[in-house]
Amino acid sequence: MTELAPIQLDPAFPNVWDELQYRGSVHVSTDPEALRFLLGGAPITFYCGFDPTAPSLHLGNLAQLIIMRRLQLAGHRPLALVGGSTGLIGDPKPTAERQLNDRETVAEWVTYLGEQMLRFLSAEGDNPVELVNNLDWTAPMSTVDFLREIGKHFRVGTMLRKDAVASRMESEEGISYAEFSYQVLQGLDFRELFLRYGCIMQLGGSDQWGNLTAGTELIRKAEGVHAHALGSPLVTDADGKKFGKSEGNAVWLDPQLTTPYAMYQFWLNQDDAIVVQLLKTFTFLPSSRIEELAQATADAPFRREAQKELALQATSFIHGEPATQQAIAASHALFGAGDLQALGEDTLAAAVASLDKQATATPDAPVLQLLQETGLVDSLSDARRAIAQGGVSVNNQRIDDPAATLEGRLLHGRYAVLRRGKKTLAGVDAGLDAARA
RNA sequence: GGCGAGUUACCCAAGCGGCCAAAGGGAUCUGACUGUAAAUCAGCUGUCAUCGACUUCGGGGGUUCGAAUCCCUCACUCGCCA
Repeated sequence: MTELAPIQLDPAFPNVWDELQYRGSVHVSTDPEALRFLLGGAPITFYCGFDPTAPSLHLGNLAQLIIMRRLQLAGHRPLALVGGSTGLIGDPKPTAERQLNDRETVAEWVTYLGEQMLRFLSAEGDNPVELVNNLDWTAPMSTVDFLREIGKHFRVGTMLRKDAVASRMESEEGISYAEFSYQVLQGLDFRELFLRYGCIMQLGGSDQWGNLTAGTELIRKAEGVHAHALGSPLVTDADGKKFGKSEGNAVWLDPQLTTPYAMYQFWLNQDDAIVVQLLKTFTFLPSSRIEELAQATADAPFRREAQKELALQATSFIHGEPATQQAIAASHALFGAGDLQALGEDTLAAAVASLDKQATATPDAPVLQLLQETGLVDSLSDARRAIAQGGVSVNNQRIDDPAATLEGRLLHGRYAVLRRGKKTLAGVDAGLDAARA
């Protein structure tokens, strides 16, 4: 039950298209019947791109990467594109104009994203992944060439009707010419990859639909070929809010930014209402196993079997099994019976170290201050509020005195687990060697 | 280029000389109830702090005993006209 699922397709589906349907990975597509035929046949080349808007990909991107991997497992050849040029312009968000990042930063992120993508796709066999960067063909192109060869194929009326543009036109903020042109750039990419690699399909989130079809239309007009696009549903949490990356609480694929422990906890805490969908989207578990887990959730929701399985499978896919096992061990230790006293020093030290909020301290450091240093609260005022509300504990003992210190509360003479609320934890090491601060 | 409207805390949005650290809603966070779930109910949500003090309402400058509120100016956004 807690075995790692092999990275493979579900044999229950002879055609990968049907598996994608089962997993709810197709929201819109250019032509379902043609795609089913295409994907069930000889290997094709397809691509999916990510813009460097951050130093790491996040869970929303992972959904695409997993679809790419499934297609690759079916024998098709993936091109992993990083948006070295499009990242300099910015895909229009429905709400607001993007802030431009400087070129050096974007270039740096391009390398990070590239490395990251390669970790999730296979470089082996007849259809190894290939990494491409759209800056390579965009940078040398002159403005006149761009307008004549590409711009001439685009109708402004059509461009204005794309959702991303239309919603911005209606908003107070409007839209800059740069972001308005984004769809043209993405269309250009698809055509370029078609010409260079014979790439005939592009994947993306359904919010990218306008950009995806910009490419298929350009290829049709300029090359007379019908290329395809597949828009996958945006993964949302139970409230319908975007999953993986929103303000503040992004879950990153880079373990430096989101520790495996935090990642594991993230999956473990998913609602019953969406856990089955998440299993379909983010794991390689066969449908038979997913149906079992769906039943388990219905029958005995309090056991949270589906969440546990999801957390294990997804975290392992991202960070590998050893890191995941450590995260599980830490979770058991920190959320176990609550008796941290009983833990051996090694186990405790590892659990404390795995938390993504950390601080070192002297053995008599005030709790108030540690709350802030660990990032558990934003300010001392916030820390006072949290304590006043009864939401702070040290080693599972509630703190109600704002002036409390670590004195007499350390485990094994040097560790403390700070908890805010039920599940926000930070580790404190007050060991002598670490206490210089 | 001309005219008009606008820029308030995480988001939406009131306020239009003192009673404004700034209504209301959403969202986050905390507590209760639970299953490290959801829903529900309650509380909190500028900073520092013992009363209390201090910094906020696009930027800068001014008027006034006193400004988010009035004036000038700059920036940005939207609309209409050229």
